[in-house]
Amino acid sequence: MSDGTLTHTQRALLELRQKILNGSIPGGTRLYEVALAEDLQISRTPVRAALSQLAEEALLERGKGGGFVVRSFALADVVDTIDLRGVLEGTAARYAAERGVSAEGLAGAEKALLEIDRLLQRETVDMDAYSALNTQFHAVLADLSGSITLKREIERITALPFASPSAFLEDHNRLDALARTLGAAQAQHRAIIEAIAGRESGRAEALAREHARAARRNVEFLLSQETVLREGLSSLALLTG
Amino acid sequence: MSDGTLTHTQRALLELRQKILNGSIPGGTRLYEVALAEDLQISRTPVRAALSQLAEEALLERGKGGGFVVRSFALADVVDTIDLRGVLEGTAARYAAERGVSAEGLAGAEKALLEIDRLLQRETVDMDAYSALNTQFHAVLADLSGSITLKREIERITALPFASPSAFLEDHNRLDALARTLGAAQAQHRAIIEAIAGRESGRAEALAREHARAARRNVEFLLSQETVLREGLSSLALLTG
DNA sequence: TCCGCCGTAAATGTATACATCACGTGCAAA
DNA sequence: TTTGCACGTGATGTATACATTTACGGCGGA
Repeated sequence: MSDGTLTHTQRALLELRQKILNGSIPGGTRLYEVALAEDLQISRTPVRAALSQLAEEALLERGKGGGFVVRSFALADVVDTIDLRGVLEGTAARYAAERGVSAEGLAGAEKALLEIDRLLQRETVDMDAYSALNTQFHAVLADLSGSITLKREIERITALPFASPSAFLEDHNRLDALARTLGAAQAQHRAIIEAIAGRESGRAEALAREHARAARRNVEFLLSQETVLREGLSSLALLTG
Repeated sequence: MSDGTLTHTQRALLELRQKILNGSIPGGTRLYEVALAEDLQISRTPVRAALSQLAEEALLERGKGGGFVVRSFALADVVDTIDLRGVLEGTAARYAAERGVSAEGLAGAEKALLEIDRLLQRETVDMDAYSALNTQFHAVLADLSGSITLKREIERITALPFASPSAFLEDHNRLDALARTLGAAQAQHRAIIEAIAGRESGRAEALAREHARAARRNVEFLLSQETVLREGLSSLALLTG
């Protein structure tokens, strides 16, 4: 199993997660073990295992008398969740500033910033690479907080596709606007780290909150476009309503 | 099953949760399905089901190659988690103030406050009843936020025994100090609702944060006592270190 | 001595048969 | 017509046998 093979549970987990995230299985749908087992050509046992893991990821919720239901996310939930990420990352930044960070921690953050800089200097930005670096920077920020509980909750929120710090980036169709967005985001990144290094806790918290707010504006802009243009928004495929 | 009977899964869930919370199974312990199944006199299937639910509750974490490990909570984690509850409840209070609450919502909060008042007027306070009402008030507050995501995260954090709004109340040994604590808490409750009703979002957020801070002080006080006096702290039984 | 291979044991992964529960449906009686 | 019960269907709950994986230790050879 250390080779390319996956366990049936893992395969079921991947397939079901994919189907939920891309909207193939809409919110509110009740998932039946037998049907899924037949569909995936496996027995009920690994299906159950996969379902319970998806419940841990907050993509499913347990129904009344057993069973699982796909969670519904309305537009308001998306906005609230992004704001919640801002609150949590703001708290992480504040903790980092208040409690102080190690030289290595700060160096890790600076390194991430420099790598993003290097990427943004290019003519055309490799969005996959940017997403990875951006996600990494946010992970470092959560680490700098020094709070395991907080880091875990940030990871949890961030696992939702529309609340990820790198959500919606590939959905941009106007490249000039995207370039400006990325440049502004990077400026905020740098300011947050600067505030942390300078022990300016209030500024660090406010900046991190505002940084998430930019992501929120991005969503609201994308959703304000014509219906046709919204079709391909991969991060929002699981929305209901 | 709607009668007094529980499924084996439910029984296993209750017993395991209890053992983790009271420290019978210390943090870091790996749980083996076969051993637990023999211990509980059931098969592995319901044991697995119970374990995955405990993982959802954040009491267990999944090990590397499958399997579950009891989560370890250090003192610093407890304090951080209580503060995080303050941050989240503060956000809930701020949202409620910013967005406004319905008349019914406000009435529900006032009703909870009055019931707590009535309880506190008595000579000796029924702590179980107080805990229930206090928990209910905090649930109402989370509701007033109008954010499903936020409410869910508050519920999640609050499910940890040491981060519950009613944690440590029964652990108090000095009754006069306890009475003062409860009175002060109720004053904060009232101020929070007053701020929400008056749309004072900044005040509402700060008050809710400070309200959790009082819980944090309470923990720190209890833990500063002699070792002998700390033995019975039921909410802290699962601490490691 | 050290490295690597193989075998064994103990763990999780999986399939399947059966038990039990929940809910709807239809019939019968008031 | 309405109410309530009985029953069937389809779902989850449970036990168990077997498969597969992994970790570890001993043994052999370099």
